[in-house]
Order: sequence, then C-alpha cells, then structure tokens
Amino acid sequence: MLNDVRILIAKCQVDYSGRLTAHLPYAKRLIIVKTDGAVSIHADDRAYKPLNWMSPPCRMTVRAPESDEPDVTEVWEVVSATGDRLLIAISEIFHDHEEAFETDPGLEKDGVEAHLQELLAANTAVFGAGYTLVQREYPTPIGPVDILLRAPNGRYTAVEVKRRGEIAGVEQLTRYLDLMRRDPLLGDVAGVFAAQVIKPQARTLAADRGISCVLVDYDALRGLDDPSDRLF
Amino acid sequence: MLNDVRILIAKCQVDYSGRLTAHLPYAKRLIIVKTDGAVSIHADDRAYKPLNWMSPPCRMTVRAPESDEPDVTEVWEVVSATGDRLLIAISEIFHDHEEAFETDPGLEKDGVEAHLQELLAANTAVFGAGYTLVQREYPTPIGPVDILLRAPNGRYTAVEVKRRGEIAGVEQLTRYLDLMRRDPLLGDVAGVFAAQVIKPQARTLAADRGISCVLVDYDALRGLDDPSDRLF
DNA sequence: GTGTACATATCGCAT
DNA sequence: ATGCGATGTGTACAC
Repeated sequence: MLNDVRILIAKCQVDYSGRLTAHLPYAKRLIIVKTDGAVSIHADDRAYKPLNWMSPPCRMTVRAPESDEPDVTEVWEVVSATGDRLLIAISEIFHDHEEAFETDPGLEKDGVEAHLQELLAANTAVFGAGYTLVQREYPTPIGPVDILLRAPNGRYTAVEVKRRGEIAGVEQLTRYLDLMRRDPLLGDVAGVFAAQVIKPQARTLAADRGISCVLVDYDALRGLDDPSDRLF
Repeated sequence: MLNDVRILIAKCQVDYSGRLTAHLPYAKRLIIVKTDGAVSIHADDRAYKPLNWMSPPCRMTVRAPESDEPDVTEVWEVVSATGDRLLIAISEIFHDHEEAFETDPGLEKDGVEAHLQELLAANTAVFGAGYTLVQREYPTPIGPVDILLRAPNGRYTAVEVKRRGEIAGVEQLTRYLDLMRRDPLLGDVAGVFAAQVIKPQARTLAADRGISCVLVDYDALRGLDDPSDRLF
C-alpha cells in the first residue's frame, strides 16, 4: 500500500497489453497513481474514464530510459498478477503532486435494485390482492429469483425486479421460469417483470412469453412503507 | 468547453440525485474537472472509478455558502440535461491546479471483437471445408448477425462472434436463429458460437440449443491472414 | 475460484 | 433521441 496519491501531468507514450493491446502516442496527459496501486492515464475528455489504466492488484517499477529513447526521462512499468502490462514512457513533466488521504467514510446510496426488491417484498399488494411472499432471492441452479410469491389461487409467481426493464431482464426471468416449471413442487409458475420503467421491446418480448409487466413507483412505494416520509 | 483541466484536492461533502440518490460525508478527496465538463470525485482507492461524478453534457455553477454551512468556502452545483444534480460543498483546499491540454491523438486498439469478426469472415475454413461467406453484420429485425455463411450443402449458418463466450452470447444467437428460421428464404439456419474462450455453462446451453461451438485462436488466425506477421 | 447479476455502468454505432 | 451490443467492463455475493 502506497501512502500518497500522486497526480502527474506529463507528456507520455503508453502501451498496454493484456486482454487486448493498445497504444497511445506521445501527448500531454494526466496520470493518477492511487494508494491502492491503480494507475490511470487521462485525456481532458471521456468523462471519468481514463484512456488507459491498470487496476489493482498491480505493481509499478520505474526504470531509466534505454539509449533509443532520447527524450524519455523515465519509464514506468505496471504489471498485474494476470500478466497485464502497462508501459508509460515519460518525456516531460508539467506538474507533479503527492497528497496523503485518510480512509474515506464511504458512499451511502439509495434507490438501487436491492431497495426496490425490499419494498416490493414488503408490499405484495402491488402484484394484486391476496398475493403472499414465499421468499426473496429464491435459489435456482442458475441464479436466484428476486421474489417468489403465491397467488390467492395457490399458483407460484416468480418476480424479476429491475430498475429499468430491458430485454436482458426478460431473458433472465424466462430462464428461471423454464427451470422452475420442471419442478413438480412449484408447478406452472407465473412470471412477473417489475421495473420503474419498461422499454417497449422488453414489454413486447414479455407479452410474447406470457410474462406480465408491473410498473413500480419507487417514491409512492417508499411512502406506503413509511408514511412519515410524506411529511417531508 | 472549458480551457483547462482542474485538479483540486479538498475536504468536501457530496450529494448526488439522479438515477439514484447518494451522499458522501466530509472528507479529503480528489476532484477533477475535465474540459468536457465532466466532474469526478475520487477517494484514494477504487481503481479509476470515482466515488461520485457527473458526465457531460452538464453545467457547473459555483455559489457562496449559506449561513447554515459555517465551514464551507464554496458550493459547486453540477446539473445535467436529464436533471441529474451533483452538489459539492468544499470546506478546505489542499491543492489546486489547472492545466491546458491539446486534443489527444487517441487510442489505438487491437484484439477487440470487430477484429475477430474480420478475421473469421476472411477465413471461413475455420468453420469447415467449403463454407462460404454470405454477409457480415447480416441484418435481422432485432439486430445484426455477426456472420452469415453458407455450408457446402447449401444450409445457411449464423455465426455469433465473441471474445469471451458466455451465456448471454448464446441467448443472443438463439434469438437471431428463432427469427431467421421464420424466413422461408433462409430455411433451417444452423447456429455457430465462436469465441476465444467459451465458458462451460455457455457450452452446455449451446449444446442444449443445438448450437455448435468453435474455439478461435486469434494469433494463429492473424498469422493466416498475414503470414508476414510470423517474421516478427 | 467460479458463476451470476447489478451498475448513476460507459461507450459507440445505427436507426 | 432510442435501441442495441461491446467493454481491458468493475464489483459484490453466493456456491
């Protein structure tokens, strides 16, 4: 573990070889070395994504330039355990800064799929009157079904929960249904695709597979779950 | 378009609301503002991924702190066209630097799926003797089939190309086959799943669907395509 | 370690 | 804009 984050602005050339090979010709770029060992090389665009990088765990060594690298002042070689290699040839440094950081108190999130699943499991009436919760994360050999319900008439119902409903989610639920329907204890399991927004293609595919769709209003559901929220 | 990239190390608190809501309590962090408008807030770990960010297009305004923010020196508000909002309250600046960049000459990649597809289309013998290329990116209503071949016996063969063969790729090919087989001009199209590595689950699913698998050796194929490469 | 699914995924291309 | 597929996806979690 390094102590400091290093921020370097330098003219550099970069070569990566690993899952693919990639090359960056000489140009001025921002290079960040984090305390977890991660190295990233940024242009002034591409949002937060670097042009090239090495993820930890990896190890960096610095060597002097070879004789055929006239303008290079130093070469960084970053190697990962899987054999990925990042070579950074540095020829001119414009800015160089190191800074110590404490452990970050961390990010608090709200509104991800897990929260949606919790709220739906606690409010099964969303799926129709009389539906009862059997289990969340009901296990199948190819992955867990988000929510398993039982309809008033006794039929099991598998619910796939997504923030945004797209084709892949319908495919996922279809695989679960195929498997569960082979289990005589479950019988002819019904499928429900629940999401905050459902794209037309996903809706069409679901209809074609006999899967019904439920649109979820996250804020309303949270309100049902905790009416005091409405005061704010 | 801003002129400079700004690198700021500061104690800050961050609130994001958009696709989800997220909160970061006060701590020292690295803040980068790129010339494309992107803002990212980094801890000293998590590889190249920021704790919080705003992607362009977005607009940043800076305002003075409210009276109930005693230690705050300034507040950045970053808003995107879709209504996503990032609030950064800055209370102590440790480092602040701006640097101008030129347009980056850009990244050259080799070994991505497109190259694999090119090589396979140019070397149809990989699929068996006598196979001929009908079309690359053969269009269907739900997306293009990577390669369409014709077998020596006249049967059409749809090839899905992946660098790494996983279940999703088999599902994708299955959807294409379902659709193509409805077209009387194509008839009973065969399916081939071609990848550099194929995971056991994907292989099993493919077998279950009557799809055959072809392992591709990228380097050998490139050698076939351009024998001069072997000299290097 | 493998398999599976989520992510503020991001990114690029075609319609 | 939306849809669709690729990504050096990265990351967490279960088996």
